[in-house]
Amino acid sequence: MAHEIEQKALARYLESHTLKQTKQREVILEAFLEAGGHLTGEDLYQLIREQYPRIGYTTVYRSLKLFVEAGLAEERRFDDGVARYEIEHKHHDHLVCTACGKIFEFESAVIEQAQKEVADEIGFTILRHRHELYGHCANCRVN
Amino acid sequence: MAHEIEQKALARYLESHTLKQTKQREVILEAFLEAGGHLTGEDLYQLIREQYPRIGYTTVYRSLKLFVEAGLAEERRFDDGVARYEIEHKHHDHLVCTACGKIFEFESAVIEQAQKEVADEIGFTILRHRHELYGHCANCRVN
DNA sequence: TTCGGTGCAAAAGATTTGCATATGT
DNA sequence: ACATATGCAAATCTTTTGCACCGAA
Repeated sequence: MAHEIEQKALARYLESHTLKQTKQREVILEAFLEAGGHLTGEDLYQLIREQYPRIGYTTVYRSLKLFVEAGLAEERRFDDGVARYEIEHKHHDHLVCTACGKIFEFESAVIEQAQKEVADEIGFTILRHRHELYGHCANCRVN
Repeated sequence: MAHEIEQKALARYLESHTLKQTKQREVILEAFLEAGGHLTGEDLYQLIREQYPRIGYTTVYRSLKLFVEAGLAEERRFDDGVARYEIEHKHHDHLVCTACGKIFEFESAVIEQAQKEVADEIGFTILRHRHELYGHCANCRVN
C-alpha cells in the first residue's frame, strides 16, 4: 500500500483518540489520497464502490469528516454548495474553471497582506479565509 | 410603500419579459429590501410570514431567483452552504464574524489587481470571484 | 380567455442519524 | 467483554417541482 506516511498519521490519530483502526478507513484514505483531492463524498463513494461494493456511503462521509479532524483533509465548498475534500497541505486558494470544472491552486503574499490591512481597519481578526476565482482556464477560454 | 426605484425596476423587468406583476412579488421585494440583504430564503419567509401568513415559502424562493434574474439581488453562499441573497450593488467582498454572524463588506483595488496577475500567469480568464474572510469582529474578538 | 403565478404537498439531492449488528481493542 | 464502527434505512435540511386552482393582462 502506498501513502504510508498518511496512513501512519491516521493510525496515530486513531490511537490517541481511542478510535479504531478498520479496513474501511484504510481503504477510504487510500482511495482519497490516490484520487488527489477535490472530491465530493459521492465522488469518493463511487470510486471505492468499484473495488469495495460493500462499503456504504455513510462510512465514506463519516471517514471524510474524520480525516478533517485528523488534519489529513480539508473541507471546501465551491459555488454549487456541495462539500468537497482535498488533501491538507500548505495554504492556498483556488481558480475554478466553470467550463471544464478543473480546479487550479494559487497563493499570493500580496493578497494575504492586503487582506490583513482590510481587516485591521475595522478591528477584525481573520481566522481563515476563502478566495475563489471563477472563469475559464487556458484550454476553455475563447480567444 | 418605500423603495419605489426598485419596485419600478422590477415592474419594468416583468413587463419586458411578459411576466406578471403580483401583490406577492411586491411584498417580497419590499421585505427583502427593508431587511437589507444577506438573508436566506427561510429568513425572508419567516419575516414575511408575520404579516402575510398566506404567502408560501415556494413563492419566496421563486421570487428571490426572479430578483437575481432582474438584477436586483445577488446569490451568495458562505461556509454553511446555504444560499443567501443580498441587494445588488457595487462589487465587494465579505468579512464574516463566526462568533456573532455579522457580515461586513470590503473592497480592495490591490487585491483585484493581484488576482488578475495570478490568473494571467496561467492564462485563466476571471469571470467572477468570491473572497471571504472569516474571523472575529471588533466586538467579538478577545483582547 | 389565456398564460403565468401561487400554494400545497411531494420530490429531490446531499448529508446525517437511529439502530441492530459486526468488529477492533 | 466492551465500546466503537459499520451499513442499511429512515430522517433532515434546503431547495425544486408537479399540479390544481387563482388571478393579472
